[in-house]
Amino acid sequence: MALKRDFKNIVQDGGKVFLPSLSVDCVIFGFHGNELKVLLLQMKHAAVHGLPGGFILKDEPADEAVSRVLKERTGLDNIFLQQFYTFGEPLRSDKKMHLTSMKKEGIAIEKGNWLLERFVTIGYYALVDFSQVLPTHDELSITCGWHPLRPAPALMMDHNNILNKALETLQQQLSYQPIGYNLLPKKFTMPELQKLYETILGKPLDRRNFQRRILGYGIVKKLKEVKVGVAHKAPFLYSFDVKKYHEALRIGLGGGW
Amino acid sequence: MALKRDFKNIVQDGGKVFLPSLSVDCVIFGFHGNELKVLLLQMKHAAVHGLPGGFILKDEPADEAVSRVLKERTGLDNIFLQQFYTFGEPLRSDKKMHLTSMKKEGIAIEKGNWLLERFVTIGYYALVDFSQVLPTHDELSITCGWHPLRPAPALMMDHNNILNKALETLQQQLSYQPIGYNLLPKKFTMPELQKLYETILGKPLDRRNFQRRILGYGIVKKLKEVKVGVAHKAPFLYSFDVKKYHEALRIGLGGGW
DNA sequence: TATCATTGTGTCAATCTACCGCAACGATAA
DNA sequence: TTATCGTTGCGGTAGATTGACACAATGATA
Repeated sequence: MALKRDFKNIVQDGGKVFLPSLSVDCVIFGFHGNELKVLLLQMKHAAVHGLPGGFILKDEPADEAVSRVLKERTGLDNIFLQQFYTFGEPLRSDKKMHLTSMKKEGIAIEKGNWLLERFVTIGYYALVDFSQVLPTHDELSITCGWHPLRPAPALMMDHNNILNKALETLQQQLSYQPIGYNLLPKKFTMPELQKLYETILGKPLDRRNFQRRILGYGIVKKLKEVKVGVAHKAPFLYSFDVKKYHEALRIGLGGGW
Repeated sequence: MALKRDFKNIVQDGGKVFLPSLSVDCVIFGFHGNELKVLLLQMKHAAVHGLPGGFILKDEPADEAVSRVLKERTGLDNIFLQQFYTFGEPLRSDKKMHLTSMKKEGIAIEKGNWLLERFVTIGYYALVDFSQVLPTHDELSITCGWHPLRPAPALMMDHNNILNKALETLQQQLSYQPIGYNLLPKKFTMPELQKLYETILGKPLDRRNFQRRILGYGIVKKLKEVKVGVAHKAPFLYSFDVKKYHEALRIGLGGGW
């Protein structure tokens, strides 16, 4: 029971190694079966799910703390990460829930324990290649897996709120930033890219105009191959022009003024 | 010396009333003389300026902490506030600076004092009506006043970084959100609104196209008055259609997909 | 009364968007 | 083997939007 021992340490000594009153939570988006999915933990002691999250080591950058959590839950390094909001409501965390969990875990937790304080959480979203992820649950959960976004399952505390805000941010960023490099495999088809956009936005787009616009941005290159082993007409494969993609990330797609 | 006594209390007992390791910093934008300005404190013990900031009470929403700080520095309530980023680098705060300040203030500060810990800061920007602000400095500064953005003065710690990020966010938001209601007086002219946009973006816009676009959004109403006492042709006055303005804040200006 | 800076307004061409059509293709069914 | 069918590649048009531009009206100042 290494997990349990680890966790006991966190409960009892976390106050010494982590920044107090601060946590990070992560909305991990993946794309599969023409659907946008989110990686969730099935909690052990309540019939709810939760976002992967964790704490920040005393001398660790917040971004790195998130990378650490992400590595633990997905097995991946170098994930595309975007901080989107910090949730600072006093009543957002649920002390009672923690108390109950600890009790059921058989871990002593005293009044004044650092975990019973109010927590402000920094929200990040991550975009990952679905097929590369190896979901791994943590000490307080029994499974880790992909879930649909519409409708999203019931989440603990204010996690539904966090999830919604993440999605909203993602949708807005779609207007002035390229997206897809982190969600799709190296080679992809135009219909796949379109489906991704459609799923994030939750509405259909015109095939031809979509292609015109995307190609106009110059962030994807048409390859000389077509997708094989597919029913119907074989679509061409594309890949991102990494240089132009990153330039577009920097200066935007020119939608504004 | 009420200020000093207050501050001594904060140094010595702040750890009991504030959330540890967390602060808020605020970039307050105002518009005056066809320029975008930012409200800065001139620090007492170093030849630098600083952003107004503060700490979060143990049971206070983060947003409210910012409102409190804003009220103290500007005298204003109900300011437009937007959280834009949380800065979580371990080395962003400067312990030595605090030590020096306290020493020069003649306030005892021991090793292990809560102010010497690492701080993560939540960045907000505020848009205010320049003419309504009564700048008021705090215990660690000697003046509070408006400063130009280009170039911005040298700021302490990572405050230049925070300021830049705020401006960048503001520029992006301009593309898909209405702006101006909080920066301009109730009645304003079209050229004034345009100058505001131009200043934020840092580039000139076409007069006629600007007007067409703004009117197209339907967020401003033309009044039946013209500005009086001005040289040259008197421009019409406009005011925001508050209802449509807020609707546009909610659903955006429709620039995207 | 003339001058001048600034504002209000209209127009045209280029571009973009919504919408539609059809041939090519390849797996599947007959 | 051939016909069918769903999907893709490619193209085009009418209408709306955007960008570039010119000129008359106004009112303080010279």
